[in-house]
Amino acid sequence: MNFKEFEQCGLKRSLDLLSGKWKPLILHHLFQEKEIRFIELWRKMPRVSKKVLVEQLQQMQEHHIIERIELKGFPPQVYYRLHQDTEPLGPALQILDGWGKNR
Amino acid sequence: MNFKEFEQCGLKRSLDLLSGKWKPLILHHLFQEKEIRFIELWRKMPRVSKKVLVEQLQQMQEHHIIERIELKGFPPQVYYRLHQDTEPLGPALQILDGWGKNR
DNA sequence: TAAATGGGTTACCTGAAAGTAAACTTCTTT
DNA sequence: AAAGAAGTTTACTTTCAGGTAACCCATTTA
Repeated sequence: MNFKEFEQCGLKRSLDLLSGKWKPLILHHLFQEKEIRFIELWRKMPRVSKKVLVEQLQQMQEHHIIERIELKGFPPQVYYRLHQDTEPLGPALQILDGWGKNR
Repeated sequence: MNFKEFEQCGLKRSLDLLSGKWKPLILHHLFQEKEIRFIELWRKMPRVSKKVLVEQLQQMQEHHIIERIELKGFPPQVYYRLHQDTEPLGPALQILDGWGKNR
């Protein structure tokens, strides 16, 4: 295998995009709740700083894994939801979730 | 979500175990070839040092993702193959591989 | 008027993962 | 006896994801 093939390995790419300290949990919540407010999400993960949570969310947006919806008004309201492209992952993530519980 | 729930998230656990700089590629090869010799695997990933490859393989053994088979004789022959527990991941990893190719 | 709110920034720090380079061991081949 | 092969190991360095703590902004409410 050469470097090109390395770069093209879809599995590598997927796992890179989905892993990270908090991304699996974010996914977990978004698959459950469809749409969630920033502050709610933050409260569900008490051990993350806002900064880190924001970073993870921004990266996931860039990679089209989630969408950010900002509503006018006060106090600010920002919702996050899964990007449409991420839906096909549902079955895969469910298998992984089950598998991960037994170790 | 409390910390306990965080620790119990199967998806998080799975992704932790499967990701890493070289693990997805190792999986990729083992799903293709069933059984592969250390040196062969190493040659297919020219940009890893042996040390790092050994480390990744050892971790994957500890986590029962792969098995190590050592044959008597000289030169040493060590084969790696998927652990039986890993087989149910096949479909999930295939979905991820496909998904990852489009980004 | 000052405190609280939601959704972030800014600046700086740290530890663990991964990298490099070399050596080790045991046997075979030349 | 010298060199090479397979599979590690050892010692040291580098990188960067994630961590902490404090601050910003515009409004509302007490």
